[in-house]
Amino acid sequence: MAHAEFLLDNQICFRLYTAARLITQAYTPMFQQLGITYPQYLVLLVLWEQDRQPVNDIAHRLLLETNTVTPLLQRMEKLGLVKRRRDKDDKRRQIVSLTPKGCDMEEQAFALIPQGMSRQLSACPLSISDYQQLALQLDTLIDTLKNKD
Amino acid sequence: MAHAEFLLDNQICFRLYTAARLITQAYTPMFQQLGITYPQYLVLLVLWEQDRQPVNDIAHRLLLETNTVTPLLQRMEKLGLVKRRRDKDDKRRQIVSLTPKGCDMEEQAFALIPQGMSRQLSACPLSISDYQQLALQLDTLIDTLKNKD
DNA sequence: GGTGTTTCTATCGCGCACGATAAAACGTTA
DNA sequence: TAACGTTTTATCGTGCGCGATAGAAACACC
Repeated sequence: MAHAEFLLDNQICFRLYTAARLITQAYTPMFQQLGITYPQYLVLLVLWEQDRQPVNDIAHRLLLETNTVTPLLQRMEKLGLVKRRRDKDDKRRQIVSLTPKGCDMEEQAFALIPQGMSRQLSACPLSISDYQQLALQLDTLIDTLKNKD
Repeated sequence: MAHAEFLLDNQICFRLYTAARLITQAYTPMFQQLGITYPQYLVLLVLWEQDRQPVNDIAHRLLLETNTVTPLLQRMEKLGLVKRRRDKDDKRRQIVSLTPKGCDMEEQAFALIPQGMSRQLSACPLSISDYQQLALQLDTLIDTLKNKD
Protein backbone atom coordinates (compact mmCIF):
# COMPACT_ATOMS: atom_id res chain seq x y z
CA MET A 1 0.00 0.00 0.00
CA ALA A 2 1.75 3.09 -1.25
CA HIS A 3 -0.39 5.85 0.22
CA ALA A 4 -1.72 5.67 3.73
CA GLU A 5 -4.24 8.41 2.95
CA PHE A 6 -6.07 5.91 0.79
CA LEU A 7 -6.61 3.35 3.51
CA LEU A 8 -10.27 2.61 3.50
CA ASP A 9 -10.53 2.90 7.26
CA ASN A 10 -9.37 6.49 7.14
CA GLN A 11 -12.10 7.72 4.89
CA ILE A 12 -14.99 9.72 6.28
CA CYS A 13 -16.80 9.29 3.00
CA PHE A 14 -16.85 5.50 3.17
CA ARG A 15 -18.13 5.61 6.71
CA LEU A 16 -20.97 7.94 5.74
CA TYR A 17 -21.79 5.83 2.70
CA THR A 18 -21.85 2.65 4.79
CA ALA A 19 -23.66 4.08 7.80
CA ALA A 20 -26.35 5.53 5.55
CA ARG A 21 -26.89 2.19 3.79
CA LEU A 22 -26.93 0.18 7.00
CA ILE A 23 -29.30 2.46 8.88
CA THR A 24 -31.65 2.50 5.91
CA GLN A 25 -31.52 -1.30 5.94
CA ALA A 26 -32.37 -1.21 9.64
CA TYR A 27 -35.47 0.86 8.88
CA THR A 28 -36.53 -1.32 5.96
CA PRO A 29 -38.56 -3.98 7.83
CA MET A 30 -40.78 -1.24 9.29
CA PHE A 31 -41.22 0.40 5.91
CA GLN A 32 -42.19 -2.95 4.44
CA GLN A 33 -44.98 -3.21 6.98
CA LEU A 34 -46.18 0.16 5.71
CA GLY A 35 -45.66 -0.77 2.07
CA ILE A 36 -43.29 2.15 1.37
CA THR A 37 -39.57 2.85 0.97
CA TYR A 38 -37.26 5.18 2.86
CA PRO A 39 -37.29 8.00 0.28
CA GLN A 40 -41.08 7.72 0.13
CA TYR A 41 -41.13 8.03 3.93
CA LEU A 42 -39.07 11.21 3.65
CA VAL A 43 -41.64 12.70 1.28
CA LEU A 44 -44.40 11.76 3.71
CA LEU A 45 -42.49 13.42 6.57
CA VAL A 46 -42.35 16.63 4.55
CA LEU A 47 -46.06 16.48 3.74
CA TRP A 48 -47.09 15.54 7.27
CA GLU A 49 -45.27 18.66 8.40
CA GLN A 50 -46.96 20.81 5.73
CA ASP A 51 -49.50 19.46 3.26
CA ARG A 52 -50.01 20.76 -0.30
CA GLN A 53 -46.54 21.64 -1.48
CA PRO A 54 -45.19 21.97 -5.01
CA VAL A 55 -42.62 19.43 -6.22
CA ASN A 56 -39.83 21.96 -5.97
CA ASP A 57 -40.40 22.71 -2.29
CA ILE A 58 -40.34 19.01 -1.43
CA ALA A 59 -37.14 18.54 -3.42
CA HIS A 60 -35.47 21.51 -1.73
CA ARG A 61 -36.48 20.29 1.70
CA LEU A 62 -34.89 16.90 1.02
CA LEU A 63 -31.90 18.35 -0.87
CA LEU A 64 -32.84 16.22 -3.86
CA GLU A 65 -33.22 17.10 -7.53
CA THR A 66 -36.69 17.29 -9.01
CA ASN A 67 -35.78 14.54 -11.48
CA THR A 68 -35.47 12.28 -8.46
CA VAL A 69 -38.60 13.50 -6.73
CA THR A 70 -40.94 13.51 -9.73
CA PRO A 71 -40.77 9.74 -10.38
CA LEU A 72 -40.88 9.16 -6.62
CA LEU A 73 -44.15 11.10 -6.43
CA GLN A 74 -45.51 9.24 -9.45
CA ARG A 75 -44.91 5.94 -7.67
CA MET A 76 -46.48 7.30 -4.49
CA GLU A 77 -49.50 8.45 -6.48
CA LYS A 78 -49.88 4.92 -7.87
CA LEU A 79 -49.75 3.63 -4.29
CA GLY A 80 -52.57 6.02 -3.40
CA LEU A 81 -50.50 7.99 -0.88
CA VAL A 82 -50.52 11.40 -2.57
CA LYS A 83 -52.40 13.34 -5.23
CA ARG A 84 -50.93 15.81 -7.71
CA ARG A 85 -52.84 18.66 -9.32
CA ARG A 86 -51.79 21.69 -11.33
CA ASP A 87 -51.69 24.98 -9.47
CA LYS A 88 -54.39 27.22 -10.92
CA ASP A 89 -52.35 30.36 -10.27
CA ASP A 90 -49.11 28.99 -11.81
CA LYS A 91 -49.78 26.15 -14.20
CA ARG A 92 -46.13 25.07 -14.20
CA ARG A 93 -46.50 23.88 -10.62
CA GLN A 94 -47.77 20.52 -9.46
CA ILE A 95 -49.24 20.77 -5.98
CA VAL A 96 -48.71 17.55 -4.05
CA SER A 97 -51.18 16.71 -1.30
CA LEU A 98 -51.79 13.74 0.97
CA THR A 99 -54.65 11.35 0.35
CA PRO A 100 -56.54 10.00 3.39
CA LYS A 101 -54.34 6.91 3.12
CA GLY A 102 -51.19 9.02 3.14
CA CYS A 103 -52.56 11.04 6.04
CA ASP A 104 -53.49 8.00 8.11
CA MET A 105 -50.07 6.48 7.65
CA GLU A 106 -48.63 9.05 10.06
CA GLU A 107 -50.26 7.28 13.00
CA GLN A 108 -49.16 3.85 11.79
CA ALA A 109 -45.61 5.11 11.28
CA PHE A 110 -45.59 6.66 14.74
CA ALA A 111 -46.63 3.29 16.15
CA LEU A 112 -43.77 1.51 14.36
CA ILE A 113 -40.77 3.69 13.65
CA PRO A 114 -39.64 5.13 17.00
CA GLN A 115 -39.85 1.81 18.85
CA GLY A 116 -38.34 -0.04 15.93
CA MET A 117 -35.35 2.24 15.74
CA SER A 118 -34.72 2.29 19.46
CA ARG A 119 -34.82 -1.50 19.39
CA GLN A 120 -32.40 -1.59 16.45
CA LEU A 121 -30.03 0.79 18.23
CA SER A 122 -30.47 -0.58 21.74
CA ALA A 123 -27.13 -2.39 21.41
CA CYS A 124 -25.38 0.81 20.31
CA PRO A 125 -23.10 2.18 23.01
CA LEU A 126 -23.60 5.79 21.90
CA SER A 127 -25.28 8.06 24.45
CA ILE A 128 -27.97 10.62 23.78
CA SER A 129 -25.40 13.38 23.85
CA ASP A 130 -23.24 11.39 21.41
CA TYR A 131 -26.18 11.30 18.99
CA GLN A 132 -26.76 15.01 19.45
CA GLN A 133 -23.12 15.73 18.78
CA LEU A 134 -23.16 13.42 15.76
CA ALA A 135 -26.22 15.24 14.44
CA LEU A 136 -24.56 18.61 14.89
CA GLN A 137 -21.38 17.54 13.13
CA LEU A 138 -23.37 16.05 10.27
CA ASP A 139 -25.33 19.30 10.00
CA THR A 140 -22.06 21.23 9.81
CA LEU A 141 -20.77 18.92 7.09
CA ILE A 142 -24.05 19.06 5.17
CA ASP A 143 -24.17 22.83 5.39
CA THR A 144 -20.63 23.12 4.03
CA LEU A 145 -21.27 20.78 1.12
CA LYS A 146 -24.74 22.13 0.38
CA ASN A 147 -23.59 25.69 -0.27
CA LYS A 148 -20.70 24.56 -2.44
CA ASP A 149 -22.05 24.97 -6.00
CA MET B 1 -47.46 18.27 13.01
CA ALA B 2 -48.74 15.74 15.48
CA HIS B 3 -45.52 14.00 16.47
CA ALA B 4 -42.37 15.92 17.15
CA GLU B 5 -40.31 12.74 16.86
CA PHE B 6 -41.00 12.81 13.15
CA LEU B 7 -39.53 16.23 12.52
CA LEU B 8 -37.09 15.80 9.72
CA ASP B 9 -34.44 17.81 11.51
CA ASN B 10 -34.42 15.37 14.37
CA GLN B 11 -33.56 12.34 12.32
CA ILE B 12 -30.05 10.91 12.36
CA CYS B 13 -30.96 8.74 9.40
CA PHE B 14 -31.81 11.66 7.14
CA ARG B 15 -28.58 13.40 8.04
CA LEU B 16 -26.55 10.33 7.18
CA TYR B 17 -28.47 9.84 3.95
CA THR B 18 -27.94 13.47 2.98
CA ALA B 19 -24.32 13.76 4.09
CA ALA B 20 -23.44 10.59 2.19
CA ARG B 21 -25.06 11.89 -1.00
CA LEU B 22 -23.49 15.33 -0.74
CA ILE B 23 -19.99 14.15 0.01
CA THR B 24 -20.19 11.67 -2.87
CA GLN B 25 -21.26 14.57 -5.07
CA ALA B 26 -18.25 16.53 -3.83
CA TYR B 27 -15.96 13.69 -4.91
CA THR B 28 -17.64 13.27 -8.28
CA PRO B 29 -15.69 15.87 -10.32
CA MET B 30 -12.44 14.12 -9.39
CA PHE B 31 -13.85 10.73 -10.27
CA GLN B 32 -14.97 12.09 -13.61
CA GLN B 33 -11.39 13.09 -14.36
CA LEU B 34 -10.44 9.46 -13.68
CA GLY B 35 -13.40 8.08 -15.62
CA ILE B 36 -14.78 6.11 -12.68
CA THR B 37 -17.54 6.31 -10.06
CA TYR B 38 -17.39 6.32 -6.28
CA PRO B 39 -18.27 2.63 -5.79
CA GLN B 40 -15.70 1.75 -8.45
CA TYR B 41 -13.15 3.81 -6.51
CA LEU B 42 -13.97 1.82 -3.39
CA VAL B 43 -13.24 -1.43 -5.25
CA LEU B 44 -9.94 0.03 -6.43
CA LEU B 45 -9.05 1.04 -2.85
CA VAL B 46 -9.60 -2.56 -1.77
CA LEU B 47 -7.48 -3.92 -4.62
CA TRP B 48 -4.73 -1.33 -4.17
CA GLU B 49 -4.48 -2.51 -0.59
CA GLN B 50 -4.41 -6.18 -1.61
CA ASP B 51 -4.50 -7.34 -5.23
CA ARG B 52 -6.05 -10.60 -6.45
CA GLN B 53 -9.09 -11.09 -4.27
CA PRO B 54 -12.24 -13.13 -4.85
CA VAL B 55 -15.53 -11.30 -5.32
CA ASN B 56 -16.72 -12.31 -1.89
CA ASP B 57 -13.77 -10.77 -0.06
CA ILE B 58 -14.24 -7.46 -1.88
CA ALA B 59 -17.94 -7.48 -1.06
CA HIS B 60 -17.31 -8.23 2.63
CA ARG B 61 -14.69 -5.49 2.86
CA LEU B 62 -17.18 -2.96 1.50
CA LEU B 63 -20.17 -4.41 3.39
CA LEU B 64 -21.96 -4.87 0.09
CA GLU B 65 -23.79 -7.85 -1.37
CA THR B 66 -22.17 -9.82 -4.16
CA ASN B 67 -25.14 -9.04 -6.40
CA THR B 68 -24.04 -5.41 -6.16
CA VAL B 69 -20.34 -6.11 -6.61
CA THR B 70 -20.56 -8.56 -9.52
CA PRO B 71 -22.09 -6.07 -12.01
CA LEU B 72 -19.76 -3.37 -10.65
CA LEU B 73 -16.77 -5.57 -11.47
CA GLN B 74 -18.19 -6.39 -14.89
CA ARG B 75 -18.37 -2.67 -15.68
CA MET B 76 -14.84 -2.17 -14.34
CA GLU B 77 -13.62 -5.03 -16.53
CA LYS B 78 -15.17 -3.32 -19.57
CA LEU B 79 -13.32 -0.14 -18.58
CA GLY B 80 -10.07 -2.13 -18.51
CA LEU B 81 -9.45 -1.52 -14.80
CA VAL B 82 -9.60 -5.12 -13.55
CA LYS B 83 -9.44 -8.68 -14.83
CA ARG B 84 -11.42 -11.66 -13.56
CA ARG B 85 -10.30 -15.26 -13.82
CA ARG B 86 -11.54 -18.47 -12.26
CA ASP B 87 -9.56 -19.78 -9.33
CA LYS B 88 -7.92 -23.06 -10.41
CA ASP B 89 -8.17 -24.50 -6.88
CA ASP B 90 -11.84 -23.57 -6.39
CA LYS B 91 -13.60 -23.03 -9.68
CA ARG B 92 -16.54 -21.29 -7.99
CA ARG B 93 -14.34 -18.31 -7.23
CA GLN B 94 -13.57 -15.42 -9.51
CA ILE B 95 -10.22 -13.87 -8.64
CA VAL B 96 -10.24 -10.14 -9.34
CA SER B 97 -6.92 -8.49 -10.13
CA LEU B 98 -5.80 -5.05 -11.24
CA THR B 99 -4.77 -4.37 -14.82
CA PRO B 100 -1.82 -2.02 -15.41
CA LYS B 101 -4.41 0.71 -16.02
CA GLY B 102 -6.11 -0.04 -12.71
CA CYS B 103 -2.74 -0.15 -10.99
CA ASP B 104 -1.55 3.14 -12.46
CA MET B 105 -4.72 4.88 -11.41
CA GLU B 106 -3.54 4.81 -7.79
CA GLU B 107 -0.96 7.51 -8.52
CA GLN B 108 -3.44 9.62 -10.48
CA ALA B 109 -5.97 9.30 -7.69
CA PHE B 110 -3.39 10.27 -5.11
CA ALA B 111 -2.64 13.38 -7.15
CA LEU B 112 -6.32 14.36 -7.23
CA ILE B 113 -8.37 13.08 -4.34
CA PRO B 114 -6.65 14.35 -1.17
CA GLN B 115 -6.19 17.91 -2.46
CA GLY B 116 -9.64 17.92 -3.99
CA MET B 117 -11.31 16.88 -0.78
CA SER B 118 -9.38 19.29 1.41
CA ARG B 119 -10.35 22.06 -1.00
CA GLN B 120 -13.99 20.97 -0.88
CA LEU B 121 -13.93 20.86 2.91
CA SER B 122 -11.73 23.93 3.47
CA ALA B 123 -14.82 25.97 4.34
CA CYS B 124 -15.94 23.35 6.87
CA PRO B 125 -15.49 24.58 10.44
CA LEU B 126 -14.88 21.07 11.78
CA SER B 127 -11.44 20.48 13.29
CA ILE B 128 -9.24 17.44 12.81
CA SER B 129 -10.32 16.09 16.18
CA ASP B 130 -13.96 16.68 15.19
CA TYR B 131 -13.43 14.49 12.12
CA GLN B 132 -11.72 11.85 14.22
CA GLN B 133 -14.59 11.85 16.66
CA LEU B 134 -17.10 11.73 13.81
CA ALA B 135 -15.26 8.75 12.34
CA LEU B 136 -15.27 6.94 15.67
CA GLN B 137 -18.97 7.51 16.22
CA LEU B 138 -19.78 6.37 12.70
CA ASP B 139 -17.68 3.25 13.30
CA THR B 140 -19.66 2.56 16.47
CA LEU B 141 -22.92 2.99 14.62
CA ILE B 142 -21.76 0.83 11.70
CA ASP B 143 -20.54 -1.88 14.02
CA THR B 144 -23.87 -1.98 15.83
CA LEU B 145 -25.90 -2.16 12.63
CA LYS B 146 -23.53 -4.56 10.88
CA ASN B 147 -23.87 -7.31 13.45
CA LYS B 148 -27.63 -6.99 13.57
CA ASP B 149 -28.85 -9.71 11.18
C1' DG C 1 -47.50 43.09 -27.91
C1' DG C 2 -43.27 40.53 -29.07
C1' DT C 3 -38.93 38.51 -27.64
C1' DG C 4 -35.62 36.59 -24.78
C1' DT C 5 -34.86 34.62 -20.16
C1' DT C 6 -35.97 32.13 -16.20
C1' DT C 7 -38.65 28.74 -13.63
C1' DC C 8 -40.94 24.40 -13.07
C1' DT C 9 -41.79 19.79 -14.23
C1' DA C 10 -41.05 15.73 -16.90
C1' DT C 11 -38.34 12.29 -19.56
C1' DC C 12 -34.31 9.51 -20.67
C1' DG C 13 -30.14 6.93 -19.75
C1' DC C 14 -26.94 4.94 -16.61
C1' DG C 15 -25.07 3.12 -12.39
C1' DC C 16 -25.78 1.56 -8.22
C1' DA C 17 -28.18 -1.31 -4.00
C1' DC C 18 -30.63 -5.15 -2.87
C1' DG C 19 -34.26 -8.97 -2.48
C1' DA C 20 -35.17 -13.13 -4.86
C1' DT C 21 -33.67 -16.79 -7.53
C1' DA C 22 -30.72 -19.99 -10.07
C1' DA C 23 -26.74 -22.72 -11.26
C1' DA C 24 -22.30 -24.58 -10.73
C1' DA C 25 -18.69 -26.28 -7.70
C1' DC C 26 -17.26 -27.87 -3.31
C1' DG C 27 -17.69 -30.47 1.07
C1' DT C 28 -19.80 -34.03 3.93
C1' DT C 29 -21.82 -38.04 5.13
C1' DA C 30 -24.05 -42.32 4.37
C1' DT D 1 -19.80 -43.35 -5.09
C1' DA D 2 -24.18 -41.20 -4.37
C1' DA D 3 -27.03 -37.94 -2.08
C1' DC D 4 -27.42 -33.78 0.34
C1' DG D 5 -26.29 -29.31 2.04
C1' DT D 6 -23.27 -25.25 1.67
C1' DT D 7 -20.60 -21.84 -0.72
C1' DT D 8 -19.73 -18.80 -4.55
C1' DT D 9 -21.09 -16.25 -8.35
C1' DA D 10 -24.41 -14.65 -11.66
C1' DT D 11 -29.01 -12.97 -13.27
C1' DC D 12 -33.38 -10.52 -12.90
C1' DG D 13 -36.57 -6.94 -11.35
C1' DT D 14 -37.46 -2.68 -8.84
C1' DG D 15 -36.44 1.73 -6.87
C1' DC D 16 -33.67 5.26 -6.32
C1' DG D 17 -30.10 9.42 -7.57
C1' DC D 18 -28.55 12.35 -10.91
C1' DG D 19 -26.59 14.45 -15.36
C1' DA D 20 -28.52 15.87 -19.62
C1' DT D 21 -32.27 17.40 -22.16
C1' DA D 22 -36.87 19.05 -23.45
C1' DG D 23 -41.11 21.65 -23.21
C1' DA D 24 -44.51 24.55 -21.26
C1' DA D 25 -45.59 28.47 -18.50
C1' DA D 26 -44.38 32.70 -16.23
C1' DC D 27 -41.60 36.81 -16.21
C1' DA D 28 -38.81 40.86 -17.82
C1' DC D 29 -37.88 44.19 -20.92
C1' DC D 30 -38.03 46.72 -24.91
